[in-house]
Amino acid sequence: MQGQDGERDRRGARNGGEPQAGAPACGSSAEVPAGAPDAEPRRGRPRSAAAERAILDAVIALLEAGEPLAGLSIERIARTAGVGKATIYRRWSGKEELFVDVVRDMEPTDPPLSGTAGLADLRVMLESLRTRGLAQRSSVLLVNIFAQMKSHPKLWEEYHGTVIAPRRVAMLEAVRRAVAAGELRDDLDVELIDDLFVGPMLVRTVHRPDAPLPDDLADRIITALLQGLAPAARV
Amino acid sequence: MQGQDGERDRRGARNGGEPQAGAPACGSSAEVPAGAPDAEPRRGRPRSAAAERAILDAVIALLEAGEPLAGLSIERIARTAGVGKATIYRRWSGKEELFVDVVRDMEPTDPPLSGTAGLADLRVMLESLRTRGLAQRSSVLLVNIFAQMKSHPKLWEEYHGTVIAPRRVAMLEAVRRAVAAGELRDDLDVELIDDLFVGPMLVRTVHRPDAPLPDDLADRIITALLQGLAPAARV
Amino acid sequence: MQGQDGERDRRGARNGGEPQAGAPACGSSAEVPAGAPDAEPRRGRPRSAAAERAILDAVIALLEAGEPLAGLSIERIARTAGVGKATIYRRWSGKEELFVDVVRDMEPTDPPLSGTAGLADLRVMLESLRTRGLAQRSSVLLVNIFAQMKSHPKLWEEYHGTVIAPRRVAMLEAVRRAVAAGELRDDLDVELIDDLFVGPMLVRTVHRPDAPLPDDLADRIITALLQGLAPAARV
Amino acid sequence: MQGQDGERDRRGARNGGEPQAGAPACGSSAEVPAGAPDAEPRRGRPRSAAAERAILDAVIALLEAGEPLAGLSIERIARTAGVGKATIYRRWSGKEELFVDVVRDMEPTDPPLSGTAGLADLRVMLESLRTRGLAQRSSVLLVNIFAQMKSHPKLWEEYHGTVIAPRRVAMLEAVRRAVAAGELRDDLDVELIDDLFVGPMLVRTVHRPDAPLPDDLADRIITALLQGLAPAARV
DNA sequence: TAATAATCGAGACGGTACGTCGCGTCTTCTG
DNA sequence: CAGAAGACGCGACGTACCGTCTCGATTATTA
Repeated sequence: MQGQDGERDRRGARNGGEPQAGAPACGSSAEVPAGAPDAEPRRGRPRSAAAERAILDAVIALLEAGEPLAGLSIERIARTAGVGKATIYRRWSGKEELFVDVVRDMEPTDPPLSGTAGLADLRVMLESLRTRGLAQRSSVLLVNIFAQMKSHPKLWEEYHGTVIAPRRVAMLEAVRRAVAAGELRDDLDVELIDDLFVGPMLVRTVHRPDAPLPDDLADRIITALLQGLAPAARV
Repeated sequence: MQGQDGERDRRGARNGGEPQAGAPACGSSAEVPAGAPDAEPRRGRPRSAAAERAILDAVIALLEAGEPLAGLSIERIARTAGVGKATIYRRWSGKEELFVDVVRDMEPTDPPLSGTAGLADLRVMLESLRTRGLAQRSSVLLVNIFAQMKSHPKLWEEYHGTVIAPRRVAMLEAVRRAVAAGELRDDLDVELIDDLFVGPMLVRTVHRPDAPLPDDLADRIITALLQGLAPAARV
Repeated sequence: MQGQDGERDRRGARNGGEPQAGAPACGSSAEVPAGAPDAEPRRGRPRSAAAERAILDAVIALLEAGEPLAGLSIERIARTAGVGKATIYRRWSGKEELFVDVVRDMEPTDPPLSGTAGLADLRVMLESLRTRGLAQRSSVLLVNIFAQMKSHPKLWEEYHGTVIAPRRVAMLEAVRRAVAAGELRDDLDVELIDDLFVGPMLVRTVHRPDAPLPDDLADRIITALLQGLAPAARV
Repeated sequence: MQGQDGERDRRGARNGGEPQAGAPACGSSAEVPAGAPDAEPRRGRPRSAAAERAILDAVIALLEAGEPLAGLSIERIARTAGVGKATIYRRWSGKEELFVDVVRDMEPTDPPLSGTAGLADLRVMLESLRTRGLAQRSSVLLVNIFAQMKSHPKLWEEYHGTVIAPRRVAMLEAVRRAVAAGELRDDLDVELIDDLFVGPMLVRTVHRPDAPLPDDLADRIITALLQGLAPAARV
């Protein structure tokens, strides 16, 4: 009617006004406000970074306490965080948007750095995927939150766009480098190659949560792919 | 579960496992459980099969109308179906159980028949997966219902057990046949081989809903896998 | 949006479905359903008379406990009555409508019966007004609830129409009878006469809540009015 | 009352009664409270009279726009006035106190001057009451604000004490003068006489807002009261 | 033919949560 | 210091559903 959206943030504004003295300062990377030179001054009392952390922590705490996540209500989160509901709605437009940030908040930060050329990077990435899978399945939290996200198309798309897609781009790049370096055949669609590498790992980490993820899984996949599955004929 | 279960059905217990080929007659005729000869006669007015269909149809109609599924409430379903809420709760213990049946109700019924030996079956199955993927992404309904299912562990497990697992078993069997027939190397873990085949297809159908699913995708995957990705082969 | 008013009652329907066995049966007069011959059957579970009483009693209890009435929230009333909020909203569209019924519920039922002719009835009515005033000012409850009502125009109008206006009509009738019987001058507007009688009493009961209301007040007013205020000249 | 009262004003102590004719310049210039010469210096930026007027005007504007007054929130008033909420709370401790000042702000300032002796003054006062009644009922604003005040005991008491009571005192004085001058009987309680005069007028202006208030109403009341209602007089 | 019993649509029931609004206080920056 | 702005914890608003519980009215089977 009249409000509809009073300048809602929905993440990204966490940087808005660098942690004012007294706030617990959660992140690690220090972002210089110089990056946004001509932004409007943002009048009024600034949002409390403490409240923000309290909210995220409340969600995490509840999930770790074994809550089924579908059982998390904004009301309960607010109560647990010792925060008004409005303080949540001021930042996120709903449960799902909040959950994205919770996930972002606990992301293993970043994939390992990659070299400049070759198959080695592919192995690193595959291995990272495996590790991630192990971590994820060990945490009730992540299992649930991922499931929840997948059930919300918009949510998933956002997560996909910000987290998954970049990884895929990096992966494709590595494949191209490997092809260029003569480590892989050059008569195949790079996208197909990419899928051949990633697919098997994904099947195990995502689709069969009970499947083993042995230490040498990445190696075994790569070796098998390079050798091919055809029998003696190849010898 | 939650109180006094007044002889609840829950579907599935009704028809155990055998695929009730086609809908079991949606008219009004009362079907005698001839399969269970000496069951107690079930006195009183029998449940209306019409009501049952109306409920399932209501869910499907709502989903097809673009409802986000999370937005489906028992109340709305009942209202849409022109049915009392109790009539739903008499059959299913909750939304999720109902959804399982809805999915069951629209499953493409069965995977294509499989031959008796070899790599050919693998190709058939892969192709079936692809087709299924095409169908699924063309239907808002299936996309949603799958997402929802994944977000509900119990649901997903049931679906997995009834639908996915059997397929995987069949797949593994085919792999073993292929190995035995000398069509595939015999020095690799069959599970790994299976993942190498299924993974790439799954990546495209499930994880990248925008990815193309060309007609020859199954072939290309199989060929690439057999040949191997090492460039030497080309020399 | 879609509901807006699902057949709300707002009093009067209390009779709707005579107290079903087991309900505490609050009223006293037994109403025969034969009076409403062709009413629609009112399907579904009937409203609980017990809940209704619990709500009214909760309001009364809270008010008697010294609550400032402005401090009564639907939420609190529901909690006190052990009732869902919806159960209140199903019957009344808001706090004010509820309050009207609370007042109705505690009305001293009815003014005393009136004879058929004369000044005597006027005296009876005036005396009733005085008594009512005494009762009202002795009850924190009534003081508050009246104040609240006056602050809600629509409310007050309803109360005025159902309770006050009829009294005034009766009063006017009595005045006319008195005039016809030669007890009062016949060259004055009856409305004016009525105001001359009622006004002084009202000033004391309503406008000056601290003013004394001696036993003989009605008599003194009547006597003074009949005699006139002019001094010796009249003798 | 509710915490640490940081030198709150509450209006009325500031300008007592004198009407600050017109709005005292709504610009930005800080006006020195030259009117109160020897008050403590009040360091820092002085309160803006412009803000004060803006607030009062906002309330009046909203009321004139047909707002139900119960629907007036401090937030809305502040928004309408283009003022911070704190600026309101710095002056008044709550909605009601503000409303008192709004009423004071629009009082017809003063009752008409009264002579020194007799029944004539009574007539003047009664006539003033009538005029006031006409004005009040012509203004949605006054109707509402009065209703609201009556519903708030503390408010009403304040208004009563400052506005109503003095009038009654003056009235009683006039009655005494009339009795002393032999214009009225001397064997009656002056309070009763007062009520006999005021009551009928009050009934019409306050209790029956639809009742006519003809020009000669005061006269007719006085005449009837003096003559008395007994028919014998007529013979 | 009647009695018994489970079903049906409808809707009320005590609850929980929704997302919004207002309260009165606080915290920032600008004059 | 006072000003606008707006975030804060809190609590109530009126609505939607939850899963259960009556209602009167159907339909079957059993006596």
